[in-house]
Amino acid sequence: MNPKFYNLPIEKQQAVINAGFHVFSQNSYKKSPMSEIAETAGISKSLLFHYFTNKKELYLFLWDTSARITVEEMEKNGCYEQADLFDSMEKGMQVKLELMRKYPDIGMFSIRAFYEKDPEVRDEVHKIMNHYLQIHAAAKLAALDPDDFLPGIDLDLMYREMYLASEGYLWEKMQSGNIDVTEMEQDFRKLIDFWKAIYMRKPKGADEK
Amino acid sequence: MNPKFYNLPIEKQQAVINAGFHVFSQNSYKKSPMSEIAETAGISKSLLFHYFTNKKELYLFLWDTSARITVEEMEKNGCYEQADLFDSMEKGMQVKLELMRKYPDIGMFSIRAFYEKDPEVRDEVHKIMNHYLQIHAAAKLAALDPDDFLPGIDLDLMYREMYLASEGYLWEKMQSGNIDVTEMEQDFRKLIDFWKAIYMRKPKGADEK
DNA sequence: TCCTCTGTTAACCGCTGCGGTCAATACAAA
DNA sequence: TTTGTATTGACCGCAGCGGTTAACAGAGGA
Repeated sequence: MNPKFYNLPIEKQQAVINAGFHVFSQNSYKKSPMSEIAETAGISKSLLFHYFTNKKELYLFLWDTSARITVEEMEKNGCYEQADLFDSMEKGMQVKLELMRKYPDIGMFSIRAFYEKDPEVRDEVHKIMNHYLQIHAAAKLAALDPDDFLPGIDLDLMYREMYLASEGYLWEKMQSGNIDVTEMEQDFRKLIDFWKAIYMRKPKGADEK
Repeated sequence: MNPKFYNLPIEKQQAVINAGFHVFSQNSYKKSPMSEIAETAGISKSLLFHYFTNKKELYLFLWDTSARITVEEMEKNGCYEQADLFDSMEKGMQVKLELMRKYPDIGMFSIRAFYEKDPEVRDEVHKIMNHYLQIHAAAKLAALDPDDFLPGIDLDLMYREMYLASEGYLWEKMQSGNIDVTEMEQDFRKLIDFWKAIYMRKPKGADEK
């Protein structure tokens, strides 16, 4: 890619990146036109080709960028260091949502890229992913103390169920298109509180109305 | 559409329908080629155009079919008559899953059609949907007895959380592509049991290990 | 004033793939 | 052999694709 891309004002860079995220998140790789990305970003197609030699390069640049940004932001906010499960989930979700304020389609783009099957990019997508993944192979969920939770509860199922609900929520929001991060934050906070109240071991004789 | 379509052997009809569900569930309306649908169904493009005069007609036929089939199947299995919430959820999900055994992409197709923005089909999609929707405006969730559940639990949130988890699960499975309905049924049964064990009012002095 | 350098674009090119048509098949029944 | 029907390959005009290129706009220096 052309390093002059970084000389652009940051807003313009982000406009291009977001345009890429958006178009590639709506269509498969093959059916995502460069012209549409350029138009969405507010620049000409020629200029887009001036910064990225071809479509494949732009795509892989975006994929790398999304992964890099996510890991960076997670580290910066100490998401990999939380002891409490709910804190960890909340922190992680907060970071993701905060990210989506700057890059509304980064989540959906990542998911589609992860499952992209086009042979032109498939292999390299996985190569890049593994590069970022090996940094944080999280076996940390195994280190939960069952005494903190409802007696007899299946911790694996509990975690999976929370994960699924989060995914379902995100997915539902993304489908509708109008993303309000603040509202999502509130919704998610409510969900976490709900889980906390239900799943955690009750202190003896606590509040029951 | 050409009524001779119904003279086809049922497997062939279903092949066409499933091919349509599949292609339209992967791409937007505009970017779903008729040729790909024909090829997936194992017939020639010409024949497809022989049964459906144009793309729009095929699309709306599929949309109507998916809605009709779903409502029919729900009614046939008494999904709209369950008293217990969990039974109702389980029954409904079972029907959906059973449907997906016959029409693997019907779920994803419905979702995409619901959010389709192309002006060529948008209005009529909503018209058809409302036609089927008004039959079953479900206000029945309001009729829950709080005494059946954990004291103080927020029933709305509980229901929403279960709904989200189901959506998230379906969405996750659909992304990966390889759909095993039997496995999904087991997974979902587990989730329901999990919810039941957690959310329902405990009988006094019941099993705690 | 002219030149140069950089960022930017409109116009273009060859090609693919689209929605849709149609004349020609294969083939069963009469 | 004829007739009617299910089915297709080849075709058409066109839109839109990835990518190229020659030209333009404008700021700065001589």
